[in-house]
Amino acid sequence: MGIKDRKEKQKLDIRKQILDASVRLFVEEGFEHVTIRKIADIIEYSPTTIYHHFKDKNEILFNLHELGFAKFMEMNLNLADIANPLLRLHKMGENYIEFGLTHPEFYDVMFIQKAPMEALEQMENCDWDRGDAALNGLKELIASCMEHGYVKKGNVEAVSMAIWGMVHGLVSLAIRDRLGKLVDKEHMKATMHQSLNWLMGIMDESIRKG
Amino acid sequence: MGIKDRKEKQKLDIRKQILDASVRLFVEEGFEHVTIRKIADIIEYSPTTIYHHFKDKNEILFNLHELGFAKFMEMNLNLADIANPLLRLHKMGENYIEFGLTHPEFYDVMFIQKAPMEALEQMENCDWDRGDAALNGLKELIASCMEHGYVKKGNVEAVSMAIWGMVHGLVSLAIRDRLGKLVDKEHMKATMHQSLNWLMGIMDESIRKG
DNA sequence: AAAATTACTTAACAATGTTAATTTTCCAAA
DNA sequence: TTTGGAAAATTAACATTGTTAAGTAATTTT
Repeated sequence: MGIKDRKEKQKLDIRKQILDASVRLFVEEGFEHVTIRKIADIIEYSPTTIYHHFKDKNEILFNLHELGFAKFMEMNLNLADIANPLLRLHKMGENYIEFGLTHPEFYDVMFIQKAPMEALEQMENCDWDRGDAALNGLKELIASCMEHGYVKKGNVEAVSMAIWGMVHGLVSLAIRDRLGKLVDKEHMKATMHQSLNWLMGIMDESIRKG
Repeated sequence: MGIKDRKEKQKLDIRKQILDASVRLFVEEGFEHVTIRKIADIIEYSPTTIYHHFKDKNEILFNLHELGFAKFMEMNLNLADIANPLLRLHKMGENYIEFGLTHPEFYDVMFIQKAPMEALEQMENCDWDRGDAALNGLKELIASCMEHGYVKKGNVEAVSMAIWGMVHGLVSLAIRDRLGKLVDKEHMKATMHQSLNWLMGIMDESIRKG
């Protein structure tokens, strides 16, 4: 059945073309310019064709979200060198901030936009695997910090959420234009890192208390 | 000039009607159901009329954002009782979380949606007064904590942003459906408060260190 | 009463996501 | 080779959205 194989390949190829076009629009023109019709223009098919490969637009945006996570994991390769779990945690936070400010559009679709989560809800596996993996990585790291006496033992989940919350809060405030209006834009990034530094500092101090 | 007065009153009245209608749609049906045409239906004028009272839709959404801040300040009246600045800070954080989870639509338009900030950019006074006031309140409180030895002296701005970042991060992750998929929904709110507790705890411990 | 200003509406434009109905394409069997 | 049928792709529309130019109606001023 060589014909069927070829047909399947063609189908996968169109699917890939659609995703490639959506990424191109996303990167070059931004989230709101990723429209069905523009994608159709690029791949030189009618808009309806897209609906033969994807249930709806959310499914395409979900893919951009996945791509963002791949990019993010790439950025975190530099963590491998760092043995000390607390320093590792610190670097992870810095990477997070750096990623958010360097790729705000990707960050947006990964952690702010509703569309990808709506796509998730329609899928067979409703789990948010990417978020799950990321949060689990953070949890393990914090558990390791506690094991080795770098962080006071306690509720790993609450501590993880606290730290994730802080970096996400800073990045998302920046991305959605809430920070630039309040702090000097020149030093915004520096201040964000100082906020993280402060947290790491008091974590460290708190365990060496009397 | 009684006639001019009456006309101005009528004009203000329509303006008020538009805002009332937008609030009604916003509260009863949610952000995305606040459309020019639905507002026009409610006030029984043509859609175009709305543009004689507001530059564009963003300006209307900006008003919802302002209303949200009013609601938030109302919720913070319970802070007046608390003399101890650290306890006050803690309560403020709890209020913030509570507000975000109780009024997610308002929180969204206050701190996540881009529209209100786009409206701001078109205004004569481009300052984000509400955010400014809120952040300044936080800064003063933290400065007071430092003064009275409840928090280690340091960069007030960085510490303020860290704390705001954390609570905003938690709330915005919850609102945009990133938390419910990762932690037990039953205990989500409890965990958020535990995260805040943890931060307050290590802040306290860090100043009583050796 | 006529002129001029103000208030308001009609009708449209240019997008958007999505879908029903139709046509085209292509492979397999007669 | 012709024909039948399935698969792929398109056309054309629907129902929305925000926004605006042009025109009408009402009201105030002269």
